[in-house]
Amino acid sequence: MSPQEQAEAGPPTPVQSVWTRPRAGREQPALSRDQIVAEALRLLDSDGIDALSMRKLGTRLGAGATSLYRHVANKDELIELAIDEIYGEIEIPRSTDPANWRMDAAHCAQSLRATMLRHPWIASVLGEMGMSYLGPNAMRLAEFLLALFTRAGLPTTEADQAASTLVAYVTGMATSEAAYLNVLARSGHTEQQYVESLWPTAEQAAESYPHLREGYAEQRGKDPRTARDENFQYGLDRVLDGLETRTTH
Amino acid sequence: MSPQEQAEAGPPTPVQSVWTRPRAGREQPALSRDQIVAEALRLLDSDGIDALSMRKLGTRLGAGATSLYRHVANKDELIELAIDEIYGEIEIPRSTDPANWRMDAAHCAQSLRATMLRHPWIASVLGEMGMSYLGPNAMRLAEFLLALFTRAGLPTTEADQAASTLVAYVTGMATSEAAYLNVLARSGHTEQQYVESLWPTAEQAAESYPHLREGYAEQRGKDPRTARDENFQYGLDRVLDGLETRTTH
DNA sequence: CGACGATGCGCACACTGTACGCAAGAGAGA
DNA sequence: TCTCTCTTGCGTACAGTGTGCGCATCGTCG
Repeated sequence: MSPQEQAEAGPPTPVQSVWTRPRAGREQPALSRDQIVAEALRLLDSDGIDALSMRKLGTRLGAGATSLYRHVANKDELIELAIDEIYGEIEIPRSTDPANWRMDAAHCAQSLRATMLRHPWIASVLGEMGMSYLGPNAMRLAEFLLALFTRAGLPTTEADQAASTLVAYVTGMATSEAAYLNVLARSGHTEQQYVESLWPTAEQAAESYPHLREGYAEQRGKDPRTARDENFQYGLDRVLDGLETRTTH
Repeated sequence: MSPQEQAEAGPPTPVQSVWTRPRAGREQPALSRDQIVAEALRLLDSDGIDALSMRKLGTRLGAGATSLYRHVANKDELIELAIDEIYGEIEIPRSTDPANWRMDAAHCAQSLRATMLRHPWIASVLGEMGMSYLGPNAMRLAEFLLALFTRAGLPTTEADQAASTLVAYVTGMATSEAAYLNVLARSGHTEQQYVESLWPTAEQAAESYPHLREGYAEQRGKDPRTARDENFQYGLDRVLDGLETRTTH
């Protein structure tokens, strides 16, 4: 402000007043990897995968976009961290009674689905992230399922296959649901409204497919949300039925 | 060419020689939606999802990037078309013998998996494309499975659930495999080499998980490709076992 | 005090999807 | 044959994207 300060700066260096010169001291809270991942998760959950850009994330943290790269190698790695963070939300029963294996597996499966549906953007990235299963939380889940099927009487190799089967079913189902929730969110309507507005298109597309038409008609009256829940439960029961034929209870 | 032509053009319009003036006649083969989708598929299959850009696709077709928008609403729609094109490759048995339902379903499931693994980029987009199941080829598959389970003795609603279950398992398994194939392709190694180079990392990550460690050790010697095939087959058999408990053969 | 490693950030580059408006062709009607 | 419309291609432009690089500044240690 004072003329003296400006005079001190002198011509050699470009004029810098107190206002243009960066303020002394670092007043932003320091960035940390955890903080970055947490904010990325908030952004992803509220606005979806397309809304996540390094610049926007930086702004939210009161930082420049490229500052994030001091804590995270690149955007893909950031997403992998976010994915594993989510895996940490999955409830893992701590029962060890082999007799309960089916209940425990079901509980775990349901929690996995619920977690994915709480963060539907995950469906958009599961197919590109090859290494996400190396994260600590993903491994925790894998270890639990492996132990569970081992206790249920399966040899190591088969326990691994059984766990893969269960996880494949749940992620397959939840991925398709999450994709649907993603476009639903973009539409801005409630699920009821959205389904209603989709009927004409769907019925026209199914015109020449008799079984599909009948299937649509059957689902017409139901609440879509509970229908999804029931469909998931049905398939889960069948998968567990199939696995049960191989266990020694 | 002739001086007269240039003279005729006159000063009002800017000077245009034969070299600057666009050549007469439209010599590029006209673009068509099918042609665009076909070329997009080639690009996707050879270089993956990240390689697909409108500019690159346009160049490949000897056209400008924005020309494509005359035939396709936007990039997402283009991808949806490509997806349904792929669904068309899935083999659908034309048997109608209810007694063969299990064989037919297995054949269809295997073909679905093989198709997805032939086009592994599909894993990256399945989670974002909510409407892909409205494409004609996707509906053809759905109709077939619905008919199959209906013939096997399930009521309409349950046949729908059974079909969803089967498809969820297959897509779940194939998505994770395809994701793996994607990073494998980016690595530039063979599957053997890649797996070998991954062992140390994986073993270190699994350090404190005894069951996982044992599972890894068990798989160590196997050929990864056939191991994947066997894992898929195992889960498929279990899912079909589960569904079989509900059919009237 | 001076040196150093860690951290934040501005700039720049190459690239993306796509809205817009112009121009040139084909086809139709006079 | 001339004109008028409709379709199609394309050049330009805009608002973004991820991220490599080098500089400025910090807290900390000697």
